[in-house]
Amino acid sequence: MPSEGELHQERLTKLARLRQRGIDPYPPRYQRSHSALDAAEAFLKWEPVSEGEPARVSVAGRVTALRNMGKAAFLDLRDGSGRIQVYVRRDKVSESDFETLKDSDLGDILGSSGSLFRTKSGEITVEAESLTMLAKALQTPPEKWHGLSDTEQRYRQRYRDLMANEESRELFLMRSKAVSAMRRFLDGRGFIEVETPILTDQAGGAAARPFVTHHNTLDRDLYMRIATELYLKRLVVGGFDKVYEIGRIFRNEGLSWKHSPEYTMLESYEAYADYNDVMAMTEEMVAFIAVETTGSAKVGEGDEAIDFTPPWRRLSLRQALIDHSGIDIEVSSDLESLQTKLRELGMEPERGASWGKLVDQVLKAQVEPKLMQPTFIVDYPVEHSPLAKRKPEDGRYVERFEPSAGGLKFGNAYTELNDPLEQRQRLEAQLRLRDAGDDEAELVDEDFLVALEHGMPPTGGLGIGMDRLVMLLSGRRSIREVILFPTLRDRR
RNA sequence: GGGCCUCUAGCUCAGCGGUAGAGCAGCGGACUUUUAAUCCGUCGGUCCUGGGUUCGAAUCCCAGGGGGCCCA
Repeated sequence: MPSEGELHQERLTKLARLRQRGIDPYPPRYQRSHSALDAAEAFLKWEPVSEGEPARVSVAGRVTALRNMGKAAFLDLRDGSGRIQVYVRRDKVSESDFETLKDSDLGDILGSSGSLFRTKSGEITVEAESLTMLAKALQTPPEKWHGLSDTEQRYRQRYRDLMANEESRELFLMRSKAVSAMRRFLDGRGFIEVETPILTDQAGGAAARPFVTHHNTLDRDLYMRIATELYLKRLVVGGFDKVYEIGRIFRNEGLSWKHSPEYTMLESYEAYADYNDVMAMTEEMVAFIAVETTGSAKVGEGDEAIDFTPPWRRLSLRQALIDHSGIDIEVSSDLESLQTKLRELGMEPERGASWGKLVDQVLKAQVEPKLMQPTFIVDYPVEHSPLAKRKPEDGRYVERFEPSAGGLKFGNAYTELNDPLEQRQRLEAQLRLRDAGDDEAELVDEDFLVALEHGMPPTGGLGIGMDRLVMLLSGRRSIREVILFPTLRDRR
C-alpha cells in the first residue's frame, strides 16, 4: 500500500489529467433532475405501466462503490436522499466521459444522466449517457465494509463518520427531527421563540461556573451564558406570556458521558401556569417528540425500553431519598448529620458543599441512576433552588421537579419565584454561600430584580437538555455521540 | 483528579522478545448486467512520542501525549 502522500499523489495526477483534457474537476454547477430517492420512485411509478420510455434522469452524488469491468462499470452514487447505481458502458458514453470514469475514485462527486432500467439482479440503475466530474476528492474515504470505527476520528472528522456510518447519519437526522418536533409542539401551544444574549455581564440562572471572555472595544470581561432563565423571565414581565428558547449554553465544568461544556437546552416559560401544568406539558411534549422521531412513545428494546407515554411517575425528593439511600432529609436536616449519613453510605461529601448541595449529591449518586422509567422527582429543598417558589403549605420546600429516565436526569423545572423581595433575600443567601467558597452559587442580578419589581405573573418554567433527551431517544450512552463536533482535548 | 483498556499501512485489524503482516483502498493487467464484483501481478510503515532493559524491542519497563470505559 502506498503512503498517504502517494495516495494523495495518485489523485493529484488524475486531477491534472482531467484538467489536461479541458475538464474542470470542480465545475460551478450541475443540473440535477432527481435525487437518488426520487429517481427510484420515478422508475417504480413507470414500471407497472411500462408505457413509452422509462424516465430519463440526471443524478449526482459521492462515489461509494466502483465495480469496474474494463469496458463497463457500475458505480454507486450517494446523495442526501440515498444511493443509486449507475451503469456506464463504453459504447453508450462519449470517449471523454469514459476517460472521466478512468480518472474517478471512491469519494469523488460525480453526476450522470441517462435512462432508468432494472439490472438482471433487479436493481434500479441509471444507464449513463453522460458522466461528469463534479468534485475530485483528494482524500480517500473510510473503508467501505467496516466503516470508520476509530472514535477519535469519528469525533474530530465527523464528516468521515457521516460518510461511512449509516447509524451516525441516522442519529443526527433524528436529532434534527427531535428539535423540529419540539418547536412544532411549542409553537402549536402558542409559545413564541426568542433569542437572548449569550455574552452577558454576569452569568446566572443556574449553579455552574461560566466561561469568561473579553470585549476589546468595551474593554471588559463578558460571561458566556449558563442558562437563559433570567432573560426569558424578563420577557414574561414584558408581556410575552409563553416564550421559549432552544439554544447553546456553556458551562465550565468537566467532561463526562453526560456532561459537555457546550450543549443545547430548551427553556420555556408560561405565565399563569404552575409546575403541575409544566409537568403535564413536559410528559406530553417528550412523548410527542418520541413518536415523531422514533415512531413510538416507547423507545429501546427489552429491559432497556423506556416508555414515555404519559402520565409519568411522580415521586417526592424526600421519599426518593428514603427509598434509594435510606436518608430522611427531615431527620438529617443539618449539614453535619447529612455529612455523616453520606459517609455511612461510603460517599465522600463534596468539600465546602452546603446542605442543599449535599442533598443534590446524594440524589445524583443514589437515585437518578436507578430511575429507568420516566419519573418526575418533585419538591426540592429551598436551599438549593434560589429561583423557585416555596410550597405554600411547607416553606422548607419549593415547587420544583426534575425529569429522569434511563438513569439520566434530562431537565429541571419549577413554579417561578415572582416575589421580588423574597427573590432578593434568596439571592443574597446565595451570595453568602459564594463567600463561603461555593463558586457555583447564584449572583445577585440587580437588573433582574428590578424587572421582577415590575410584577411578573405566576409562571411555570421548564428546562430540557436536548442532548440528553436525544441520548435517551437513540439509546446512546455518551453525550459526545449526539453532538456533531464534541469538545476534545488538543491533539498533541 | 484516580484506576483500567487502547494507539501497528489511507481505513479495519493480526502480530506480543528474533527479517513488520492480512483484508479493503491504490497502481498495472483481464473482464460490457456488477452488488463487500471476480481473477493475476504489484507498490506501500515515525509500529503515538521520548527514555530505559536486552546481543536484539512493535512486543518488556518508565515518563509523556491522544482516545475510550469506570470511579471521584
